[in-house]
Amino acid sequence: MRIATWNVNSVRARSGRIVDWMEREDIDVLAMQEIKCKPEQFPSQVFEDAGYDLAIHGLSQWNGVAFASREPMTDVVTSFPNMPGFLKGAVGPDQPLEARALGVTVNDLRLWSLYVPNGRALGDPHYDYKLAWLKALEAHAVAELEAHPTLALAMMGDWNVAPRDEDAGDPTLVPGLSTHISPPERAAFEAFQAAGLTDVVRPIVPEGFTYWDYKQLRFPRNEGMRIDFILGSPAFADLVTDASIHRNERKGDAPSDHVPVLVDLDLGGDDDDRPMIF
DNA sequence: ATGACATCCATAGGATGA
Repeated sequence: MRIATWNVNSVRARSGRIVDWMEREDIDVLAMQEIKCKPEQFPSQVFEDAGYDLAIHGLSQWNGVAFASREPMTDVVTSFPNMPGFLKGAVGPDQPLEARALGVTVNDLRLWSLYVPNGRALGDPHYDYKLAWLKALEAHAVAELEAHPTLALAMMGDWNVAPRDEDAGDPTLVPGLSTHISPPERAAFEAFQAAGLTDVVRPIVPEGFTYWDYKQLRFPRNEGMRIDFILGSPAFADLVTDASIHRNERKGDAPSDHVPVLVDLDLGGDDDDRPMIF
């Protein structure tokens, strides 16, 4: 089984490109972020014609997360417990939840498509929101694994954190000034390790970015960032047989500024692509 | 460089992005 995550930066602007890649790569489940539309605006037919069911959570032109899956999805939720909201100029409980989290169960795998808040600038209210959002998500991961220690849980998406210095290849990032690389953001990300969720891609693909800004020839110069991750519980990590970052999807006509990140899982059935031995 | 590039919406300039 092949599971991927991709910040598509508008599903309407590149639905054909997304589905072409899914068919070419034999993707079973894709977690999308930044779909930038409401469910009724989603190009559902393109995905359904290719054999995918959809779970969509979008509230406006901003944010938005979705799953496309060949297998049925159950237990669909559009937030995690105590997820904070945000609205510029508003405070406390007046801040509505944004469309940044979607949880589904597929083949007994618990999967999340996550679009972590950007943070905008150190000291900005959006930065505090980002840290609070990650803290609440981590608390949910802890609670899930305490209740179900053998659960195959994956939290995947655009984390908007470059955990290591080598993940921050964009020269506009300045230590002490920029979001994505600040110690509190990195600590919030690393806390998921302590919670039992590890990066299942990095051990297999140690190098490479997942995002390059559209501006300033960042992609040709390879001045990008590694901010899209698949974090898995021990039971999920045990299933992983391979992983890849699909850098070629940043090329060509009208690409997203992010590329897909993919894991291969061995679920033990005969529905995988291992050679049959008689 | 108040930029650059791309997406969306009250289709023109603003908000957002990382």
